[in-house]
Amino acid sequence: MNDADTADGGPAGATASGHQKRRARTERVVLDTTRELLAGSGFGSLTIERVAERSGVAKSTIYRRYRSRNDLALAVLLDMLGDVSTLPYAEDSRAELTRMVNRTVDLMSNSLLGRIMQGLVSEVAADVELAKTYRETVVAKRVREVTALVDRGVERGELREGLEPELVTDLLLGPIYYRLFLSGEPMDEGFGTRLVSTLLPAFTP
Amino acid sequence: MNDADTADGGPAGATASGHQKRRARTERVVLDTTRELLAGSGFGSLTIERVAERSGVAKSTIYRRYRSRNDLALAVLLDMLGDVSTLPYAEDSRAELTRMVNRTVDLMSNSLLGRIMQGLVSEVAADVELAKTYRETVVAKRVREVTALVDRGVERGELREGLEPELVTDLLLGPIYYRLFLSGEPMDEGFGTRLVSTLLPAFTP
Amino acid sequence: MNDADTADGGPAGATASGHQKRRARTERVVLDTTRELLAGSGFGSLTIERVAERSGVAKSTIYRRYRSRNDLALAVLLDMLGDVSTLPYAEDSRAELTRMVNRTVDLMSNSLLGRIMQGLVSEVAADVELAKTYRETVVAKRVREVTALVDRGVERGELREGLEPELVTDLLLGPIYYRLFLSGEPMDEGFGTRLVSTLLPAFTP
Amino acid sequence: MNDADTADGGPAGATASGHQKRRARTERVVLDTTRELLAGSGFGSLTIERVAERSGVAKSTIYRRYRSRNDLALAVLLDMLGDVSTLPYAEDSRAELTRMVNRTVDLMSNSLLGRIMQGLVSEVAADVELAKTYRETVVAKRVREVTALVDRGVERGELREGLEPELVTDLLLGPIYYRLFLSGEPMDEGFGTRLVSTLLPAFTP
DNA sequence: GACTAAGCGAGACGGTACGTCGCGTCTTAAA
DNA sequence: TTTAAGACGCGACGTACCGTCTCGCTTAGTC
Repeated sequence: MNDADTADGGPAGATASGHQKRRARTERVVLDTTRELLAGSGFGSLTIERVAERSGVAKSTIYRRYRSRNDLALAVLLDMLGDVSTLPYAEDSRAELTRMVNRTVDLMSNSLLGRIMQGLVSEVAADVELAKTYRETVVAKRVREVTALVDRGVERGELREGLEPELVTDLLLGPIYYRLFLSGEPMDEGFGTRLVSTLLPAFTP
Repeated sequence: MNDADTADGGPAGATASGHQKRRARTERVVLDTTRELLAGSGFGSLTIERVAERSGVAKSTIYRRYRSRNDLALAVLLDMLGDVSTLPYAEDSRAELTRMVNRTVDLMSNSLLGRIMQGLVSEVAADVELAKTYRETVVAKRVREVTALVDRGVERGELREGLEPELVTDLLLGPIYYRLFLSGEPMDEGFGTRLVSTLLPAFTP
Repeated sequence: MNDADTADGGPAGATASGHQKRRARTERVVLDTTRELLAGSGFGSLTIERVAERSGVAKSTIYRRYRSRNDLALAVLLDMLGDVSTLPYAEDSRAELTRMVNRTVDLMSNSLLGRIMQGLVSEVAADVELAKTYRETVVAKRVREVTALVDRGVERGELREGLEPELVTDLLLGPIYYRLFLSGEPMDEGFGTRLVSTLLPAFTP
Repeated sequence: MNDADTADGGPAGATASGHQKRRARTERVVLDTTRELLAGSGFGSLTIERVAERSGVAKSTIYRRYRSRNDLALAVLLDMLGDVSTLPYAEDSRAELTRMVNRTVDLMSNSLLGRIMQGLVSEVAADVELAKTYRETVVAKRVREVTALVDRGVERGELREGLEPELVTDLLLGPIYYRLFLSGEPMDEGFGTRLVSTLLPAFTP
């Protein structure tokens, strides 16, 4: 079949057969409809049946792409995260950390992403396949960002050496998700800032 | 409904009628069966139908007590946590923190509780009722423990003043749950110890 | 124990223990409540559960007397029919027949009895026990009345000899129940009168 | 619902798509199984659950077609009546009437139809929808037959003018159903013949 | 004037069937 | 080739009543 299927950005654009356009259009409609449903009544009432009905795409077509509603929801999540870039570059490490944390706090408390995460977390935690995908894309990306941030800080002499990037990520994001998932404590910008302020002594030389 | 029922501390308290004994026995059987099912094939295949079948308790009886499988799972969780006491008293704050964190790490990675949490977290995050119950029992308890721990530390001069107990709790538990739910990074005793070691400078004067 | 309990018709009437008063009171309450329910939402929603709830009589007490809701409904029916006397005496046979038919038409179309009959007819038709009771009380009574009516008519020379009372009963009542149960054609006084007028030539010498 | 479905005699009628074939096959299996169950243990133990189990057709599929067990039973009844034609043509009116009555007596006392009618009559009497269907198909058909029979009789000078077809139908069928439902008197061929003999003077000029 | 036993209320329970929802598979016909 | 349409088997849902059972309280009439 067509290997270029997923990487069709090439110059030989003529290969983009009509079938593929159709595919792409269908995919967009499905993802958008799913996003609307998630925004509307939450993850609990996300149903392949409903997505099919509202989008006009046949159920069987959806199943051809996504093996389950979790798969579909994860696709939406990744689709949304595709737009997100954390860009934490700033004058000093405290600013970078604050920016990164506040960015995440904002995403999780004010956008649809928070609700999706709440609905999806159990599936990610339990479903091995989903977990793998999530880790390879989202988690790994975050760790890379933090690694870069730490490296810059160390270079500048603002952060101490020997910090494990994974542990630092845990400390930066763990509290946010803990509030989002379990404690229910409110999250605002003040929270992010206090979090970094409290943590900083643990990271400085 | 039966206020006099539970608050029968009065002199005529011996009235623990046969109905209540039966209730209690039934409840035990249901909780135990549910626990077994959760241990066996995970939260995803927890089904009221199956609990009924295996326990010999009728479906209707189960529904009389628990409004949904989430409610039931939460009951099991609380039932299990009932046995757990964190008792973090130790010679110094570092030891207390380490003990507390390692205790939680152990619970979450080696006992059934971890799997239950993974399966339940989405429901707790999404269902208002469930969330309320969870917070009022589990979360609040943890915050109380941390508050006491911090107070002791401050008194001894080992911890700095002005620490928010909620934030400290976030920092102690957030990383653990982040690994349990999302990052999938392994957790062992070393992890807990490193976590506390890294954090400690953030808490000391 | 008291064997006379059920067969207390004996002369030693003093055995009518106070317990029986209680029984009687309970029975009245149950029958009345059942009647109300039947009048309210029809036979389909007659439920022992509801009778118990509304009457304040315990379910177990009801079951002690009536083995099923059909039994109960039949009891109500017989209780109501107890009040009914057809008294068809009149100056001539036509008048007697008309009176009897119109009386039945009225009962079936304007009182609660019609609805009860509609709801109960399937049970009477199918349940052997119920059928037996119904026939021995209601049907037999009707046949007796018709027999007397026919005898009088023959004596007066108004009706021909050789009429089978059962067949005459069929012809008088069959059309009424056929409309009540199946055809749904309206029934008013005119119907009864026309019915008798049409039938009369079949009965006269 | 599906008018085009049954009345597809049009020129493009070849469109009996595979879906419809499947539907039809399923419908047959369901109706047959239901008929067997009714024959076996009577209307009281007719259960959608059992029909599904024995027929291999899923419960949901059955519910897609029939809203209740009554609906289903009625469908069976109509299905069976579809085969029945009363064809009362004969040399004279007495013969026609006798043939019609005996035919009905036979159906009701010797075939499954009698039992089904016994079980269904309460539902037909009480459920407005069911009643409508029953009347528009079965009752109306009977009245049409009787109307034709009466017209022929009047033309031949064998029956008097002014007979209401509805009333005549009541008189012919009412007694049969009265015995079937309530009185429990036995029905044989003699019964039908006597019935007509008794009635005839009421219909002749 | 306390005692005894029938009648009763309360209600927990195991069970059956209900009617609904969504799943994931499959077949067909049109684009 | 891909899709829309949709029938289908399936499994679980949560509900409503069923009929049974056990438990103590009430309530007469008896001793």
